Amino acid sequence: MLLSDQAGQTAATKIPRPATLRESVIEAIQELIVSGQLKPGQHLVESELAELLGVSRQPVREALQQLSGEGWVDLHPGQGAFVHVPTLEEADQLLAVRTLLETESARLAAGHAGEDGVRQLRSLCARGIAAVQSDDVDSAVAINSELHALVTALSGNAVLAELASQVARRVRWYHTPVARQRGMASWDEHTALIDAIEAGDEQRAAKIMREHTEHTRASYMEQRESEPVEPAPKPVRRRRPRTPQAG
Amino acid sequence: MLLSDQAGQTAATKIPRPATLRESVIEAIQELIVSGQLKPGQHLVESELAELLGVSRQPVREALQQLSGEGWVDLHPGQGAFVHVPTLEEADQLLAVRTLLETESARLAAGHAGEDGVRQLRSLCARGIAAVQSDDVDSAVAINSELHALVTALSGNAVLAELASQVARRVRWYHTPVARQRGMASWDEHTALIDAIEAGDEQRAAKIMREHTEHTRASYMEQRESEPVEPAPKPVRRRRPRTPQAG
DNA sequence: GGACGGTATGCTGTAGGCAGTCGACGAAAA
DNA sequence: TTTTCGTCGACTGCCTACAGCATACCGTCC
Repeated sequence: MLLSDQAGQTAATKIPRPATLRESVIEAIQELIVSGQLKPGQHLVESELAELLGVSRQPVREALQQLSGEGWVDLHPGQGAFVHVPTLEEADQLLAVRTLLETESARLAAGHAGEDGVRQLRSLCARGIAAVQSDDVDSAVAINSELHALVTALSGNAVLAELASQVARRVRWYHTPVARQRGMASWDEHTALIDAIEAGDEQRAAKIMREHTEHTRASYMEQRESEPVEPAPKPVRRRRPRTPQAG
Repeated sequence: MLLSDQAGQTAATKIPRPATLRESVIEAIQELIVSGQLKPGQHLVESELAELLGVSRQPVREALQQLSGEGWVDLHPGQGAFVHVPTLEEADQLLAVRTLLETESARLAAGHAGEDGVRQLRSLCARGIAAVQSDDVDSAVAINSELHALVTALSGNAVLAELASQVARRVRWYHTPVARQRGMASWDEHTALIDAIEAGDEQRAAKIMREHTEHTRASYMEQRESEPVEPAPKPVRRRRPRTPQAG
């Protein structure tokens, strides 16, 4: 028996190699942004982040550039990186794009997904419902993302899945704070969606997904409209008060 | 009159600052890939590119990472960067995604575009037709891209436009070699599309755009099916023959 | 009192350098 | 002859250092 054959059967074919610093830094900064420790519009000084994370500036720079490509930070040449300021308009547009991509994914998934795929969907859905029932919002949001990602994967269009994944990551940033609101209704829709996919009914799957994501969008917009967004001072390079610590 | 007011009226509000080396390198490498000087699967050695472009490794590294995010190169941790190998299947999927994004853009554009937008569209279309008639394929392809980009911009959804632009750039890589085939028919469809947008007929605009991009896709697939794709040796790190130049 | 120019400071952009790691090649063993 | 292990070379990933620049501060002039 060849090793490759054996490896193909195990779940973890790749040993968890110590990721590059760059990847670790990317995740760390994402976490800092999502958790609110880095506020929208804030100037991200490379050297400070480097010191904070215990690495040099190089991996930080590379991480910031990748995060810029994914819409997390804005890069102003010669000035540096600033945490992206999410506007209501942009969130609306982003959620509209998500609706578009995921609706198409659902349609394709209904045509492509096999028994195995449906089984995985059901499993995820069950876990999601359990999470909601035990009021575990973080898990519910995570499983929600997994479920949507799986639908796009089952579409059979890798490019579409990749794009949808990119959009979903950004959506999640906006979505997490308001996720508590939707709760159980969302998972009823998931169940109906899986039914449609299993039945191979492309029209119905697409319709359900469209309405589902539109519900999320409406829910988000509703919640955001109520809270007044502070005008957010123009993203200006912060200047450290001159040597405040050295007496 | 304030300076800012005056600047807002001019076309070029920003003086052409010397772009960062990273951006220049990105464009240079893209050009090298599109033009075929860098072949699919080829190992891109940072130091070689740096020397070739006359810069240090750092901007090259950053450029490669951004290009990786856009699908031009594949980054294998610890091994380096390789020019992405476009497969027939991936091209099909990419073109399908483009159809999706641009169809929606056309629909929205029909609802949003004003007189000014339509005027710009007509202008571009005229230039495109002129290019085709004078057999200037390069210009025709470029103007084609501009036209599609303008339609997405007129959709009023910046996120959608940005995504469509990303996809279009990749499509252009696949598309350029086979663009000669479609010629004039493509521009008749453009004209019909603009008519629909001007009339504000969302359904018709969407329908025309869908058929238009599907035509392009069919044309591409047809042409590619005929040419046998060489198996492309697995992307392995090239080993430089030991000191070949030092005589 | 307000505008303007000089100066200082800290940040970004880029270059150079070092250690770790991966792949290829070659010798030795089965 | 085929397989396995050791060695070598080259490249990547990361750190450090330096130059240029943009901004903020502050004194001076109108």
